[in-house]
Amino acid sequence: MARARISDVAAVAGVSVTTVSLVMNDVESRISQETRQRVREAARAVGYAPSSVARGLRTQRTRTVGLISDQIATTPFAGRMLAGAQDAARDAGHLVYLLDTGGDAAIEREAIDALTAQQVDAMIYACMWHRVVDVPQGVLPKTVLLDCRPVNGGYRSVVPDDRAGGAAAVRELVAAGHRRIAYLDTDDPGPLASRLRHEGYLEALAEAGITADPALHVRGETSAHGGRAAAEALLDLPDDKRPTGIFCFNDRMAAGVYIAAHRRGLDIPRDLSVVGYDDQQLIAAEQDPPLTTVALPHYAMGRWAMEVALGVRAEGDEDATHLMECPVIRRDSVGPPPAQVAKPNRRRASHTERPPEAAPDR
Amino acid sequence: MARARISDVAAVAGVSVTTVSLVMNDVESRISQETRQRVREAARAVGYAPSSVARGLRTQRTRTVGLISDQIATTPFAGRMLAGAQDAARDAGHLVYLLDTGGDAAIEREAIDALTAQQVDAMIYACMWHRVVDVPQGVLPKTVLLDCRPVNGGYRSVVPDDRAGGAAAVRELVAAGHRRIAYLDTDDPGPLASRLRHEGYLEALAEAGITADPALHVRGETSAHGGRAAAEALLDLPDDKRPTGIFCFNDRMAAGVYIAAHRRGLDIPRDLSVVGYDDQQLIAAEQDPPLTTVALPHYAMGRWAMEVALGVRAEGDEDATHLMECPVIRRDSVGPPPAQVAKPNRRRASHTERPPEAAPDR
DNA sequence: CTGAAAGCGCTAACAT
DNA sequence: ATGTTAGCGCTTTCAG
Repeated sequence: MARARISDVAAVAGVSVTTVSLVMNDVESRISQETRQRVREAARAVGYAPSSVARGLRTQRTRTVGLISDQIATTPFAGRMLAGAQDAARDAGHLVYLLDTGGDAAIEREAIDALTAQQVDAMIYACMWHRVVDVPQGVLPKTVLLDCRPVNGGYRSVVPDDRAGGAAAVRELVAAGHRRIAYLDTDDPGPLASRLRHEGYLEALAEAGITADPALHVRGETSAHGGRAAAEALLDLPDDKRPTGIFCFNDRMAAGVYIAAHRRGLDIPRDLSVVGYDDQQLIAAEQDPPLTTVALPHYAMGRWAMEVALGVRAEGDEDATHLMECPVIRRDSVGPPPAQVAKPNRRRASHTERPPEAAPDR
Repeated sequence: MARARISDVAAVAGVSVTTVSLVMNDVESRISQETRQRVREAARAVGYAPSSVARGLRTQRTRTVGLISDQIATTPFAGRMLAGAQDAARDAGHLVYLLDTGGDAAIEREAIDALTAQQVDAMIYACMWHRVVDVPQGVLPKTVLLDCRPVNGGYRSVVPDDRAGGAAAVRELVAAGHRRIAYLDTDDPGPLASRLRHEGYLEALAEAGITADPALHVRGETSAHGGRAAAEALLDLPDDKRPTGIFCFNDRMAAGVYIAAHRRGLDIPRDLSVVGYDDQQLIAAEQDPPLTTVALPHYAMGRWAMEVALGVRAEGDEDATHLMECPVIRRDSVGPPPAQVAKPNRRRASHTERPPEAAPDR
């Protein structure tokens, strides 16, 4: 059975197609209650659903949005962002095309062309990490950027407020009484997040009247392994220099700090406090003890981007970056600093070699 | 400037719209090389791109696919699956609509209606965990299921071969010489994976001539915490009963086994071998030592589903479930069993209480 | 080898 | 309060 058309409904209801169109689109004007009813029933009877394609051709508005992203595959954050965008689109009666380019410029071009051909009403250009991008030619002029900012302005964008997030993280430590606080940073200069969180770190230190010790700003590979290595170095510092609290660039690196601490018999948070960033469920919540961290507002950013792209949310400035707050998630990895710094084993830590005999249970 | 139409190109090239259409669509027939050239140039000159909407209305084929999923947000697997589907769609010149329902039936209905109105050429119904679903009314008859199977047949579907995967995992342990192998299962009976992996476990044991010990099939909450608790119980078994290898339902639980083992001073893989499942990058690869696990072929499944949905891959049977192989990823958590079972500390393990003083570095 | 014209299903200006 | 009708931009017969 072929799809019912508007004329079928009109015939069954004994009215014109105009009338059907009017009632299907809930146009306020005219049309008596009784007619409306009749049309509704006829539509149901023949199983009518308006064709978005025909409507799109006629109105030149398709009620679709294109979401172009560099990587959905490799990051656990993608989902929350998509979900936020998704939900906002649904609320506004729009459908979203998802286009993943893998960062490939040629594919990006193709994607933009396809979306243009499809006459999407809006576009969102999303990155999976907060960074600066050169927005490709051909995107709709009102495109909004998600989790990235345009290198030369010209677009509205939404990104996490990494500076404030970094400051908030460090304030957790300060509030618990810590004075020697390290920033275990990534060694990858790409993401803006690294620099911004560092600024936040310095800001929170300054407002607490603590002089930042450059020796406490260390870098490592962005992984548990890298975090562990950097933490070892920090824990090898002389007692009076050693940090009592460590703010980590992300949760993965914080997991490395846990490993380093536990291998030395240091208890978290009794002997060492740690704060992460990202609130990666699989990591932060599953640590022992659960990790206090700063959450990236991916869902909210996705929603925001979609709402302004669709004009649901009026955002005055055509060329402004919206900073989204990163809430701190308090769990159990922060406590007061030890009265006297716990004495770690002075032996050079070895990351690979393993002592010949098993240690007794703690 | 308004969008260029086919008639604009025709005017510039001095030909009819028919001719333009023919060359734009690479229709083999007629049209001299010279005319083609002229049309191409005209198209470029006016910046012409065919309207997919108009074409869709005319041809009744939109070159779009709807991908309905229960949850993209909460699982780190979603990305790979979407990427696979995505790539296959692009290869076939299709665009994909992503619709996340959050498992809500009303939203699911809406989604299906919207896709129907949009006249998508195909639909994929995806789950984020291998399970049995009751496919909702209204989906296209040739819809393909991704990572789930239909409760009453009637649809093609693709799921991971969890049985073979479970067997492969256990064979890793058997091949290393283990005889007392535990299966640390989830306590959630929902996913088919639990049952299937258990069957695989039993199968691998049987083929190695090992009698399965029911005491070695334990369950726990599906998390690192649950894995740790279950592992404690296993490690508390008397020496001659204790497993030397543990196959875990997933990587998260395996991470819990690591914690339990390390807290007792047990070295992996020297004192205990462990195999996970899922190959979650953030977990498996970052363990110390890196975890040997079984990968879920999400990308391949996504691709497969899209290819059969689009008819690119001819899959004879209209009503068959395709089993996708789960490759084992060898890392460093499996070794030969200890010559003599390492003696763990006999004291009852406590999961929350913490001894008053830090233990010395191992 | 090329063109004219019908029509996909809908909305909206204009009649009545 | 309701109906007629002209397109939206394209593909595709059917005629030359």
